[in-house]
Amino acid sequence: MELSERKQKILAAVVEQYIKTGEPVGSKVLLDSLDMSVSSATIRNEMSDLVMLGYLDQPHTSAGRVPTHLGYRYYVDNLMKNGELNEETRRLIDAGVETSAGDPERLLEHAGEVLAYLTKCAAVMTTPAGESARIKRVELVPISSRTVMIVLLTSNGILRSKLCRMDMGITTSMCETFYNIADAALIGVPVRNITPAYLQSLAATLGMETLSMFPLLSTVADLSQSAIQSQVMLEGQSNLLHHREYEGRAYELLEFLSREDPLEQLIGQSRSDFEIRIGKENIFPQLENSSLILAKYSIGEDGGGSIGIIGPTRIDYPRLIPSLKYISGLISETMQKALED
Amino acid sequence: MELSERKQKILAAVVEQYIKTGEPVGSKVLLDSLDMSVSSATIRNEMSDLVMLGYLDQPHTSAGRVPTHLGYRYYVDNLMKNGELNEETRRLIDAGVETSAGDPERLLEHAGEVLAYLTKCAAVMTTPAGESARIKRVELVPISSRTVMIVLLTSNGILRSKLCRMDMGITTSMCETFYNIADAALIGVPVRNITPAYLQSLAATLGMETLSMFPLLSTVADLSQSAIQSQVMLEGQSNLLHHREYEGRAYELLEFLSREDPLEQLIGQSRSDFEIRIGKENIFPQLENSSLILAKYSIGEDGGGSIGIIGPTRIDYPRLIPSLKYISGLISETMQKALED
DNA sequence: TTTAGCACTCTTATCATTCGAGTGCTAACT
DNA sequence: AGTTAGCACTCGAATGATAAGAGTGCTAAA
Repeated sequence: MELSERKQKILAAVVEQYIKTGEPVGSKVLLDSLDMSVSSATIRNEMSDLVMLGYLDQPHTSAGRVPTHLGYRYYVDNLMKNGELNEETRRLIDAGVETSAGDPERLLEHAGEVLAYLTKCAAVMTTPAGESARIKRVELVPISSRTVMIVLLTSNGILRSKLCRMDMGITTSMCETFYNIADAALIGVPVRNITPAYLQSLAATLGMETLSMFPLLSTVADLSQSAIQSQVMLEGQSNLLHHREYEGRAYELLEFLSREDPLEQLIGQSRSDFEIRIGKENIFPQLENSSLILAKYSIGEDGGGSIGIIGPTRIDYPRLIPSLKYISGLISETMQKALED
Repeated sequence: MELSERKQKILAAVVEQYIKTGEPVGSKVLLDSLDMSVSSATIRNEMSDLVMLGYLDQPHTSAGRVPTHLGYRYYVDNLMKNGELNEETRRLIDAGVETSAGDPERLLEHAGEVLAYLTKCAAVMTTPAGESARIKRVELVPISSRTVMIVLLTSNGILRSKLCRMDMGITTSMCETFYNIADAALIGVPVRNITPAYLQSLAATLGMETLSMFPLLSTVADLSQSAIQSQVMLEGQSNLLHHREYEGRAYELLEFLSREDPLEQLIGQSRSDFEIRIGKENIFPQLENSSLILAKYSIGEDGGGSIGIIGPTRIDYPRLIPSLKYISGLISETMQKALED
């Protein structure tokens, strides 16, 4: 849909004004902020058209105009000029991220905190996905006579552990057997291949002696399972309460955000490196008044995850997008540096 | 402060009625729920006394009465009869906790979820404190030519890991040296003893060869540090938004809860096994309209942590306390079972 | 000491009124 | 054909008056 230059100018002005004030914007206010040499009546006509086209909405007949999600979309795609990342912000981000290079999860957590602080929105992060990760190491740690802790480490640095309780006492020979099996049939195997079916076939090959191994092996499968699933983290939920648009309606959103499954789904849908989903563009009805901005960070060829912000549709896109892009880039860089060499 | 039996009866009735409805309770309503053979005027007189004594408050001259934090306190200490844990609730708790016996953190998380669901409040949990824990195992896992992951396991089952980046390449001899040091001077040492000072003295004893070990050792110190600190977890924050008393005021509380440090402090203060802090009894002003109910769970002699709920002062104490006690008992039991033998 | 009765207080809901921001339309103008 | 001034109109927000209702405190009698 092509818009005349003047309509574009007006639409941009409405969006920007509304982002700034949160009040429906009328033709008079626009006159000031636009320094065009036209009258308010002309602007009214143009705005009326924009309403027809679906880019603007008016809460009631005698109110100013408010952008629809289509309006925001047009603005974001065609009109918006991304702001510069100011020096102070950059420093803040650097400081937040650099402190915790050693631990991916902590790194993400800190990045989320900074992001939430900067944007006054909620930040979501996913831990690096282990899609193509392989098992790097499996350790057995005796805890008591009948309990061992199994520790699993994957090639992309994910560490998972779980207790496993055995029916009989744990012997060194059992451990040896287990390590043998592990060396032969677990180490180096892609995590996603470690399925119950795989274990079945393993048991068949190895015969009787694996019987006592079964609890251990199935624990390994559990761990593999949980290593694949990238966890979702959330920071700064309470920031959302500051925004007028959620007044009284905050519960639905916060409740939605507090459940991991839908959140995972939400973020998992994304395929591109950078994505903005505005209001009703989101599939989940709980987000129909919110915008999601997602950026991917990457580690090496295959690995990576996402970091993003969730806030009202009336969010300061031009200011926040550069921050998010910078932060995701920095995460990629930092994680890469830690892992590769 | 001794109260006449009738005053006690009235106080109890006011508290219970207010818990049920959230409306200031007047003398008439009390008449019904009290089936005493007195008139409303008598009750009014008594209530007037209770206001003088500080147990009740009235929002304005012609409103009913509302319990003060002293009123709740008197009720909780002297008047309340704990309810029975109903069968369905017990089953729900059992189901929530049993599913994840293998992993202490996950166990707590699930317990918190169930608790939040049952109480419609926020649930807080701390991971088992490692006060007297010892280092059980230290592992070096090469990640790349210059990066190793160090994994620390303590006697109470806490697992921590961190990447450590070295200036020079990692050799097998370095690893051997490290393991030797670890065996000699780390394994079995109480975690809280692993301080920078301890490492200094270690370096002095071992001489030059430890120089290259220093990054590794100080990472071990970091990990020990973080193993000591029991983490605080939070579930069901969004539940709080349901309560009228937080309407419009929710931000302060949620913001407070989202910060780990004060939360840790809050829970750390507790010394007894079971504790109730009502409204202004809390030190933090953000909690002056909230109640905290905390129960300790224990593992063995020394270890343990807390689980509790945070909600409005107008909380259904008699119903929720049994649930909390049951859940904390179950956590103790389950964790114990997993670790000991 | 208790109680009935009653005047009084304060909140809440409702409704009419007003005010003002902003619109849409029309007719005139360039 | 597009633009503009002018004006009637709409709708929400604010204001204020009024009424209803809940609950109290006090007084005088039982």
